[in-house]
Amino acid sequence: MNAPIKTSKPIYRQVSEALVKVICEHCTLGDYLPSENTLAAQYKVNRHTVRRAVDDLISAGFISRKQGKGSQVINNRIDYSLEKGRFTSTLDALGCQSESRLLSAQQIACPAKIARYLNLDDSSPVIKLETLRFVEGDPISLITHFLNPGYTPDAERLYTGGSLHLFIERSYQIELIRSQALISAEMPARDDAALLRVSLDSPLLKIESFNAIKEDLNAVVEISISRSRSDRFQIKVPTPGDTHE
Amino acid sequence: MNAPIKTSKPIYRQVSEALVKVICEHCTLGDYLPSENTLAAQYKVNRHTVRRAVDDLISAGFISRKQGKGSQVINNRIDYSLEKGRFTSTLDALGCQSESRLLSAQQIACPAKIARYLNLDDSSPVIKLETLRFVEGDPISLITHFLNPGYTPDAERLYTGGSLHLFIERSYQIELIRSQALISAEMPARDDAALLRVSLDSPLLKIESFNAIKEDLNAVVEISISRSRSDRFQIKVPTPGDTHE
DNA sequence: GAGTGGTCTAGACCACAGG
DNA sequence: CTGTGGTCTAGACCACTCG
Repeated sequence: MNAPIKTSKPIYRQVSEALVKVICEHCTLGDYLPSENTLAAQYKVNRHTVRRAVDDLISAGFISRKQGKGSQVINNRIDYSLEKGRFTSTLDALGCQSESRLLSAQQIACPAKIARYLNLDDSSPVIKLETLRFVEGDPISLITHFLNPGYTPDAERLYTGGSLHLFIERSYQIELIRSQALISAEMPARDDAALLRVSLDSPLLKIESFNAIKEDLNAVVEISISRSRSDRFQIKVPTPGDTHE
Repeated sequence: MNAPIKTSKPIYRQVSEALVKVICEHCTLGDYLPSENTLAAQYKVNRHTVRRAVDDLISAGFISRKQGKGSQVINNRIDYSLEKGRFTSTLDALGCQSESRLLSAQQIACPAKIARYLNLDDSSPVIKLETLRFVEGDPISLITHFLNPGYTPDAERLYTGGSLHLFIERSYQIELIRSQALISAEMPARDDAALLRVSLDSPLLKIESFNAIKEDLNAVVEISISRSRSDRFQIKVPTPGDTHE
């Protein structure tokens, strides 16, 4: 059960892929697509199917659709837009140089909540890694990683420390990007408090990151759940348009 | 058989809002929604209209939908998204209205920490506003705003509620953009806990936003310090390229 | 098998942009 | 006005999950 399964693609997907090709090769920014009726006739499908395809292009950031006007190409460079979303580890993004210690690595039955996002069945095996990150000798973040073993078999044995995403890239030729992150706050569990050397009264910042294959954002390979000391750690959100390259 | 609606909102929106209400009030994580056919019958709309509503809940992160199983509630918190320099609520995206109540408005001597960022002298006058934001009738965020009176004279008298940034834009012809935000976690003060109706053991998510003139990011006009209930509020960092309008 | 979501078609009408 | 996208309905069939 480790190979991604493919049946025949839905029509709307074939249409959206055809449109991407057209956009990349024949469109410049600001061009309008043919109307939905035209496209429907052209591809010999229903207008709703065309709309469904364009929906995807919109959520991918290629197209802007305006009632009464048309659908406009606002981005025609796939590689560029995907590269912008390339994965940067949370702490790296925060500019922390940190040391990381592997606490545990095992294969367990997948918790239901995780299974949903990794597209696994409840209780099917999943790889769970626990790492602790230090900054200047102090424990700052406790991170639980869940890996889909279909993509990263044996990772619980092969990974020994260092950048997990670098390890995945090198060992499995999978390039990950963050598809989404959620930030919240919660109180520490007793064990976590001990590891992070904080009191039970001190809240933690929690970041859940969903990391997917660059080429297919729906293929979530890894989920990381980090809990970080709020007394030593905060998240900085730069001005939009800031570049860190 | 069709009853064309003159209502301002599309039906699928009305349905999605109804569902949000149900989810927030009656669902715990992992619950399943009624089937699409059931919902269609219940709301007396077509199944496709229900699907369109659920599509929105999925893209807002509330729901996970699985073929053959059903639609499961995976999040019953309100996500705030870091997009385009603003914090946008998932509920805004769904068209739900959130209400904001002005608690106090006064001019005070500027605290040193604030003065630095607003380019003011210590103890020179600064406008301080306290607002409480409600979603679905529940208090979610408590926000303290500090305004540089050089840019927004008399704001403590003129502002009476609603969107502060809209007020500033209209009254002073100043368009604000977030130049930076810092996210952390902390325990509530006693008064804040009471206003937010949470216990003293429940951590808050704190966001400090520095809002500057669009054309001159060094001209910080407003600093807002929000404390939000972590049981109902989380921050969503979207995939680069996501657009939800 | 029954029930769920996933896709596709067909046709209708509404709301908006622009000549 | 025409043409565009936006919404809604109706019915069909497929693919998946579970008992």
